Amino acid sequence: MPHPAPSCPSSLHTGKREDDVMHKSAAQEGACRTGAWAGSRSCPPACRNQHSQQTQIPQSSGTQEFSACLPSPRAGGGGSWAQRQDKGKLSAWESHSPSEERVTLYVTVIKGAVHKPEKPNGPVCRCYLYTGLQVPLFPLFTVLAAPAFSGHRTSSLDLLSAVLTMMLDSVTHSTFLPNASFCDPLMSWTDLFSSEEYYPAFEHQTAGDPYWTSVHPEYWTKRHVWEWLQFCCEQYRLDASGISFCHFNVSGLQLCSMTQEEFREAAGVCGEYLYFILQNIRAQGYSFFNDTEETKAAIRDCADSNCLKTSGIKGQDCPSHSRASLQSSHLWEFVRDLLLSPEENCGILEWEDREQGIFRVVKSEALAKMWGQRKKNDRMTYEKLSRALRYYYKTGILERVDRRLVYKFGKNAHGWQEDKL
DNA sequence: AGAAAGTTTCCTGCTT
DNA sequence: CAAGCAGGAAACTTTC
Repeated sequence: MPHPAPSCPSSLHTGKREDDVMHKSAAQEGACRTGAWAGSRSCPPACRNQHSQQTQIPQSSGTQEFSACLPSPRAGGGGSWAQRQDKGKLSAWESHSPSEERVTLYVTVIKGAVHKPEKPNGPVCRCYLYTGLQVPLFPLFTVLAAPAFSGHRTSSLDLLSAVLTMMLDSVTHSTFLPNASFCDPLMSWTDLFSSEEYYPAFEHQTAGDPYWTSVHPEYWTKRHVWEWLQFCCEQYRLDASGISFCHFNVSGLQLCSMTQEEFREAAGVCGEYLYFILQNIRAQGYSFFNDTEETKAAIRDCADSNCLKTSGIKGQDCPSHSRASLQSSHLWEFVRDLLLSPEENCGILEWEDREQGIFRVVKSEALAKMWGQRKKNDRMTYEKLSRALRYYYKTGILERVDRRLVYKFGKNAHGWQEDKL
């Protein structure tokens, strides 16, 4: 890809750019505040109640093996873990079985659900996972914490860790066969965490079972609908927290008969896009996806025409809304989100004065390493990172604190105040 | 294609 | 002396 000739960022030093930054930040802030985080509930009350009654999470799930960060190296059987941050909101974990037959699980944590428990006694962990190449798509499941389980957990991420522990133990103990083209690995999980009524077992995919893109939407199975939904969420970075997946537990024929209003009911603002995408597939076939840029533009137009300024798609212009998943694209947001996420922080940063927004870098090298991982830059150092932080003084994102390793959020930083989260 | 924004890299000088 | 801070300069990457 051709690259523009390097230009001297002279505006950095002129003051003009600072104004621009401030104005843009303010505009973005407004958009973010009303955005994707509002209302993470995605299952209807009846659905949640059912899970509330049925979900039984054993206490002996070994959650202590996880520290604040889920994929910390794990001692004992089951192999080692490595965390990856994939595109968008995807978080991925890899598990290496003792026999070195690699099993890869991709776990998508639906934003919002993990961000904040909706009720003190009932943090909702909604996630769906799909496994690499070896096993078919795993149906989305919903876990509502059992009261006894929620009592001693500090966050729903911990709950998720516990759930994943059991799931992945299931995998590493050969609940399914590595290298099999299909299998039936998930009954134990579904038995534990989901109900047949809401998450019926999919027909197992066989070698002859076509992928959803090779079938007209009207002939999609439920599996195809899920695959399509998953594809849309990832491809267009839809904020899945607003999608009621229960409503999409339908066949292709049923899906195609859903009205735009029903899509909106089922998926909020994302429903508009999903409806738009589906109608385009029905009209144009899968060539609709051929030109990604055109498709994106079309979807943007759809967004504009529907005045959906705070939707999930728009969210990609607003990285700060993805606080819980620490996907912030800007350094200061990354730092802020780290401060606000004890699960991820690992003592790297700590507040000196929470109300004033003063914080201290405790482990400078670890912070640089973490930032480097985020930016896929293994040469990142604290020296370079701190230079970037110092640029924020100009824009009012940070203010100087005349102490080593201590910074303070400035008037143009948002989202760090406790009462404004 | 080109501009803007946001770093990243390198540097010198200074402070703790 | 090492680590960190401050900030100039230029290069680089991504996004629009």
